[in-house]
This record gives sequence, C-alpha cells and structure tokens, in this order.
Amino acid sequence: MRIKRIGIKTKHSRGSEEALSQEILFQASQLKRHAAGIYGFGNFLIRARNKIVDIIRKNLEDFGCAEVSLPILQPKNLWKESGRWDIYSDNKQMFYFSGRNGEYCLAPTGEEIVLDFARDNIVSYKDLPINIFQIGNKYRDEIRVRGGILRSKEFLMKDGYSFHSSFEDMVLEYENMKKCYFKIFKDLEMDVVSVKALNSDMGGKVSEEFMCFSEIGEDKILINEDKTLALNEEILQDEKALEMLKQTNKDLDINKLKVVNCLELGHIFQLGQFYSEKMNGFFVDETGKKKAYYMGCYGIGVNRVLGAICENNCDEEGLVWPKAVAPYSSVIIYSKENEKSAANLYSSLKEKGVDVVLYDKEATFGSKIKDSKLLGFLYIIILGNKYLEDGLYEIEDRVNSNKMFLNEEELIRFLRS
RNA sequence: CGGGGUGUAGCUCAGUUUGGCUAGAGCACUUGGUUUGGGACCAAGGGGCCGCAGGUUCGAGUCCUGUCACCCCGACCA
Repeated sequence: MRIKRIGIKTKHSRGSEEALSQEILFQASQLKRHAAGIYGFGNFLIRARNKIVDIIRKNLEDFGCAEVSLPILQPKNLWKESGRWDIYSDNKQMFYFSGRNGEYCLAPTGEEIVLDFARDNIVSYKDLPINIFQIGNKYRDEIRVRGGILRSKEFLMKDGYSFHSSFEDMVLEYENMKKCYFKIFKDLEMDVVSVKALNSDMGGKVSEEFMCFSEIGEDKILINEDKTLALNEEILQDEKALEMLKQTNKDLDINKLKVVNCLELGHIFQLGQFYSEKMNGFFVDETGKKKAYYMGCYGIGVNRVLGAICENNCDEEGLVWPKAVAPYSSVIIYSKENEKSAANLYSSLKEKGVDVVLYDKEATFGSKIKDSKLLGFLYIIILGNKYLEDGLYEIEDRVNSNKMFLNEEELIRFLRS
C-alpha cells in the first residue's frame, strides 16, 4: 500500500488519554472519537483487528464451532421472553427505541437471538450437541465509557453458544472451549490467565474470565504464586460463590493470593437451562420426553483484545505490533535520489507477497522515521545515502531493536521468514 | 446517576481572576525559496458565530441564567 492512499495525517501533539496506547492511536490517526464511546478505525487498526478476527475464527473452527450471523437489530418480544428486556432497559445498558412496528433494541448480547435460531434447528437429542458463534458489533450504553476502545458503546465481539442434551456434555464443551481460548490467546502472542468469576445478569452458575495483566485494567484479580489459581475480586463479595470455590479448592487461602490489575478479554459461561427454560428451548430426549437443553456461552471482546495488544506493545515512540497481527510488516522510506529504486523495491516486494507500505509522502527523513515508529512497523527499510554508496538496504528491526544491511535477495528472505 | 473538570483555528492549548482597540501561540495547511539521516529553516498567506440560547452592560471569549457536548473519579461489563 502507498501511504498517501491511506489518508493518514499523524499529529505531533498528544492529548491526555489515560492509556498511552490509546493516545498513540489518536496521534497516529488510527482512532477517531466521533462521540463518547463511539470510535472510527483507520486502515492500520482495522487491518490488525481483521487479523485478530482471522485467528479467532480459525481456532474456533478447529475446535468444532460453526460461524453464523444473527441480527443486531432485535425485536422486544424476544427479550421479554427471557425477562431481560426490563433488566437491560431499566439500567439503561441497552439502546432501545420504537420502530414503525413496535419496539427494538440494538443487541448488547446474543443469548435471546441465538435461542430463537436454535428453536428452529434443534428438535431432537439427535440434533445435539451444536456449537455456533458469530463475530459482530454489540451495543451497550455504558454508564461510563473508558480508555478509548477498551470500553466503548459500540464494539466488536465474538460470541459463541453451545447446546447440549445433558449437564455433563455442557461441562465437556466448556472445557473444550477453555482450551480453545488459551490456544487463541497463544496465537495472538498474549499472556492470559483464566480466573473464576460471577455470572451476574448472564444467568448460570459457573464462569471464568480470561484476563491479561495490565496496569490500566479495570479488574482486580487474586492469583497464587504459580498462577494455577486465580479469581476475580468480585467473588469475595458473593458468599455462595466463595463457598463453592472453597469446596473445590480445599487448600485455598485468600490471604496468600496476590492482587493484580487486569483487562478482561474473554468470558465463558455454563448457562445451564437458564434461557432454554424461559424461552421454550426444548428438545425431545431418548425416551420421547420434552426437556430444556443445556447451554454454554463464550465471548471474546475483539476490540478490547485489540486495545490490550496495543497497550502491551507500545512505548513513547509508538507501537510495535506483534508479528501475528501486524497490519503491515514493513515500510520503505527513501531520500529523493532513491525515489525510483524505492518504487522498484516496493513492486518487487509486493510481487513476492510481502505486505509492505511505500512511504511516498513528501517529508523530511526524520519525520518519516518518526511516523514509521508511531505506526508500528516491524521493519523499516531505508534507502538513503548508504544505499547510494553500496546498494545495500538498511533495515531497522523494531522487533529485536537492531540494524542490518542487506541486498534485495537477503531482504526478501528475511521478510518472508 | 452522584462528585470534580473542560468547551477558543484541523490538533494541543494561552487569554476568562480584574469586561475595553481589529482574538493569540505552537503544530498542521497553501505558495515561493533554501534544505534533506532522526518530527528542518526563511518569507508570504489562508483559516474563528470563543459549544449553543438568553440576559446584564456604552461595550462580553471574559459577568449572570439556562442548555448541550466532552473528559476524569465511583457502581456495571467483553
């Protein structure tokens, strides 16, 4: 891509956003606040998010989940069935309004609509189990938005749902999804821990959150030395949940756990029959009897994952994207005398399948380098005086923070490795 | 929703305390020239309903009332 085509105007001043990464995204002109909690994404940011989505999708499919797409605009009657219309509209978390034929909401979450989907497709125990997911926007009129895309009113979420004929089968799938989630975060090059959490408005009894450590995280978790046991601080306020935890972990000593700030990236739930009983989610079992199916629910906040990746991979100079999600691997910057050589290199790299950006905006060398660092390229390919002298490309490797000089063949081999 | 704060140029902000000439700076932008290896320099230029509405006053960015928007702190959440 030629940078002039993208429409990036980087800013030299920084505002006062609490998270450095968010500030850098504004400065890099990758994030635009259109209103409180409502953001537009630039080319780099959306490319990174698309890569995250691809990784999530591939792993889910590997673990036996099938993608669907359910509406975000949803009718009130569905929400009346589950009893959550009043909960979500009372606490104003849901955007709802009147249309031509009744009332609607923009979905804050998807249990109701997926149940409506399931009622059509699950009739017999022979139809179970199934596991479906979707990746789409969710809308929540947050009481307070925070930290740029870390908590916004419109956000991309992957939400998945599984349906089972027995409690035991639901638990099996829950464990399967837990494995899947760890694999996803591993592929995203992120360190996460799973922590015991409360189910609150979601229903059901058992749930775990996937957290990454972060100074700016809104959640506090308690975790032991070897990271084998962790729980959300909120559990301490809930006697029942705490009691349950103590039963399954006999040697639990709350006082020995360390408190750490975290960002919640994902949450998986054993919902049981909470929704199916309320919403006519029945199947016929082996004996011909009607029975409500057991459900599991599995969410990942894609935008928040994106935000967390930025936060964990930036410094004062800018971002350095992890390889797995980098919007572009490299950028070519050049002095005037090398314009033609740079254009030639750009074409041949593209031909070889390297995702490279040609920095074809007029600017001084200094600002080209500053921009390149701000935007988070992994490798900055420089055609300057040294190229004129000996025809070697200078590569600034932001991943390992070193410099090297390569000819074209070596460069291509390096970038494709 | 409670508490605190901010709205002035595309961006970051001075100016408001104590009302007074034609509203400022830096960055960005346009034109010309000199530059060209870590956010260059010189010159000229464009750009403002001072959030919005009303009021006080000879006179309001500045004072008063209302209103809207946004930010920060608390409960909520992926």
